[in-house]
Amino acid sequence: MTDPGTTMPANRPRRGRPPTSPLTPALILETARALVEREGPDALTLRRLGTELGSNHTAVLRHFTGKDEIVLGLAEQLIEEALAGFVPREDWRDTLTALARRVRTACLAHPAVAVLVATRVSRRAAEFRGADTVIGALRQAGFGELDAARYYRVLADTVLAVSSYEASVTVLDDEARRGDRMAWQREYLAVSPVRYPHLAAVAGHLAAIDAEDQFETVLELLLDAVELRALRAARER
Amino acid sequence: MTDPGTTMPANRPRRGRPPTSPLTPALILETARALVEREGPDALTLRRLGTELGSNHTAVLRHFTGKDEIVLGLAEQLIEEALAGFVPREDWRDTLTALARRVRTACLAHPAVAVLVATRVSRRAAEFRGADTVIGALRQAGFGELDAARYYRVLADTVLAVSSYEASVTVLDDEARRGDRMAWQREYLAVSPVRYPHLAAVAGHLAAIDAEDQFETVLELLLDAVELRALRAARER
DNA sequence: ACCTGAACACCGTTCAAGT
DNA sequence: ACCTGAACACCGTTCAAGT
Repeated sequence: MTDPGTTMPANRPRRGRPPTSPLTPALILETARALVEREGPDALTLRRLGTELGSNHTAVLRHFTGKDEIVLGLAEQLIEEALAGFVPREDWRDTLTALARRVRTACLAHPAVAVLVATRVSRRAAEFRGADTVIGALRQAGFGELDAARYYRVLADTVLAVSSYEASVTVLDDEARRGDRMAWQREYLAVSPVRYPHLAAVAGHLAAIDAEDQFETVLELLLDAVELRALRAARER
Repeated sequence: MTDPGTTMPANRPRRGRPPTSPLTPALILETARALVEREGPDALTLRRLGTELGSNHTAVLRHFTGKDEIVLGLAEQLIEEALAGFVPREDWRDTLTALARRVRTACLAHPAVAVLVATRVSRRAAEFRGADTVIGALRQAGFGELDAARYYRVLADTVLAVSSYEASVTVLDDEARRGDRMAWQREYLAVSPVRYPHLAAVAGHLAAIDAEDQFETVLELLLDAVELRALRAARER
């Protein structure tokens, strides 16, 4: 991408320019994200990041206390993108479905970032706005405070876990594409029908399963069951 | 710890003994697992492993092609432990519940191993026997081949994802216990009631949620919905 | 056959020195 | 105030040399 050329002619972050290096947290995060997306999670290195920014590899430590904080910044960026401009639907179930799809979409749009961040995210990055929306939807469904809290954590954790799990599989397929994925498909197809009769019987279907379909199924199962409990909870009051 | 001094005086793997170093894949894996459990995922280093085994840090490369293969070995060890001695129950739902609990228990018994392995696991480590059991249970429930394959992948992936997610939180809490977890609990309690009314209303309940309870809820929700579909599928045939 | 030791090309972080 | 450059204590992997 070329420099868009803003009205002020100064402030161009060309490679290897010490004179006026702008080096802001936002620029660092953006560069880090681009690097990770281009070359995978392992490419995020203070030294690589330094050359990418055209500065000394220790310069970023003036804006972040360490590499960990950069990863945390990427996590917030990801959640931010997932929630940007979201407005709750009328129906509570539509709200939860749309929100879950947004989380998955963001994770799959930047799978390497998602993998990097998955183990580091802790819940604070899940952001108050998302939590408030989910809990609001659950109370709208008819749950009391305690149940709303419980099912919020169940749904949020499961959607985050499943999304980053899927992202990690995507990254694996990308970087070690010597066929880890193809390997298990072939192995499953060649499985012994006498030792594993059930597996052998359905092996042909296994490879054909669509990832998006699978996510939708998880979501439907969870929300079907939650809806059932909501109706029961409403009836009991 | 001092040497216990077994009955057979030979064959004692004391620290730093080159003479007769047994150095088998099994010993390497066992040492690696102990190291990771003792000092966390980042402690698994060929050099650390070498000193732990009392040998040169490149010696293990005679038994594993690289560090990656060691991690894969740990993954298989973990799944192996989860499935060891398992026999299906009479009721298909009991079978699936017991199996899911075993996976979670194994992940929480060795959370650092689970984290290390989570992103590397690919599906081949999920083992044929576990797959066969799950698919068998689903067919017993009344599903056809295609649905049994679908729900197997949905359930297996979700349980694995949620279990390793929980393990990663455990490890985070352990190693960065400067209070990442406590931090978000305090932040949630201090949240603005006008901007996030729903969140503020239930914040008190959030911290009290039990992790085991949460896993059980995920499992119940999924299996409730699956059971419903099984009944529907059986009726249509 | 298996292991060692040196070497190579990397890491994150600290810190005195520059401007 | 912000950045540089050297230094420190680490990495995984390769490869000739030993036994």
